[in-house]
Amino acid sequence: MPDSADEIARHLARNAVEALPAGTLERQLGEGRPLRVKLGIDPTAPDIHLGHTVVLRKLREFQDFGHTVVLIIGDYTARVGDPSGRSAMRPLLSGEQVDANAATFQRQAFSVLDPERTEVRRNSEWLDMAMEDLFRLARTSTVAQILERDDFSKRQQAREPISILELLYPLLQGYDSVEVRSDVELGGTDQKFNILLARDVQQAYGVAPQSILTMPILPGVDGVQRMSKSAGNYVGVTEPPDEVFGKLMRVPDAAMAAYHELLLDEPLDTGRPAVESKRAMAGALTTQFHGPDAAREAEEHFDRLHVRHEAPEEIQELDVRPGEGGVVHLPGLLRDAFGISASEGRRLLSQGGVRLNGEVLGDGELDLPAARVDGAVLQLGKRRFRRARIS
RNA sequence: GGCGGGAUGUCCGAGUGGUUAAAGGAGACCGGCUGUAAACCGGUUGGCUAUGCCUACGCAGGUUCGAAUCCUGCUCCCGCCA
Repeated sequence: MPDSADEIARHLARNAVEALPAGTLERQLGEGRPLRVKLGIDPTAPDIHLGHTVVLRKLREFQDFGHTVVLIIGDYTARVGDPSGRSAMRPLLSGEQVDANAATFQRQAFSVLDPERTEVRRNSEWLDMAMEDLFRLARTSTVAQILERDDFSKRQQAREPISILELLYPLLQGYDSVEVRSDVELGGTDQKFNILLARDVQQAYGVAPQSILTMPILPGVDGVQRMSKSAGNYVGVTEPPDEVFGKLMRVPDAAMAAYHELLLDEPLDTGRPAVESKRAMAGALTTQFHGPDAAREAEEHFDRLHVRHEAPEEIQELDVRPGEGGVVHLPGLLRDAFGISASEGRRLLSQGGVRLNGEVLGDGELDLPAARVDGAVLQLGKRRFRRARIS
């Protein structure tokens, strides 16, 4: 392990996009005291996904060098909604929802962080402030300064609405840094503006300004957009092993390098066949969150379903009630089995997307005798299965 | 406060009285090819036991044989002026 401040700084800044202001982190490390490293997360969605873990893993490295992580659960700011990278206003969340999310979030963050060296704070502790205090905070920056931010100026140009509440958001986040006396703040590159602005806010309150470290944004499993719950391209850390493994196998090759560097801390071996690297990566990450046994089973499950194209070991059962004359109406069956509409079921039937015991069903026969359906495996597309049981 | 522009399906976006369940694109889904990758090709994409019926173009009314399209009121958004 490196020991000089410079070496440690270089180690910690590995994979980071920027460490600002230049040389500051080195100087701070040189002081030899445990640094307070801040990360703020708004619990707008309940689950932590791999995208979050990029920054969490970096925090963990700080911890391993003896520094303290201050994890701020933005239970108060979540009600404002960070407009970063957004082209529209976020919907407001209810207090209860935020609370529930915050609890899960915190628990999940410890799948990466060391609880012994983590201080968890909620920003409702200090942001629920008097109007007078808000005035003081609001004076620390100007409209022009805030509008500098990329997404604000874009929205401004596109004539899209920006609420004053949103304008206030960066200041609130900055005030968190004042309260927790952060020495360093981490965030994705999309957070650069907010984190930098926090320095100004800290100085306005007579607190030493933090240094900042921005991390690359992990692409989602679509390989295009950033990983996020709303884009539906995420892998949650609490998802079942089969899901984790399966989703990771779907990551496009182009995103593999990013996944290797940011999640496994190793460069992608370009000489190795892509499938092999992908399998290894899916296995390693599944192991990280579920252990080696679960990872092995997940891989086995994957092979069974997708390489050998067999039905899974366990298939969820579905109670079927036959209609008049003991026939089962297929569109209705598909609706009950897979949560699609009956009309959609008809379309899929006509496209050959539905199988019964491995046999493709045509759209010629929409009704089947109950006896033929009982105990049979109904398959939709390549990976959705149900076993029918006549009740 | 005054004037003007706008709101269309998951999203973007065409459509200004009649084959318009609504062009086109994106996304998603099914199929083909494959490595459940990408790219590519074909198809589908409101609901409904369905040669038909119902619901849909911000909301509520109205005109008309017929309205996403015309009229009135309302809500929300954007811009300009003050």
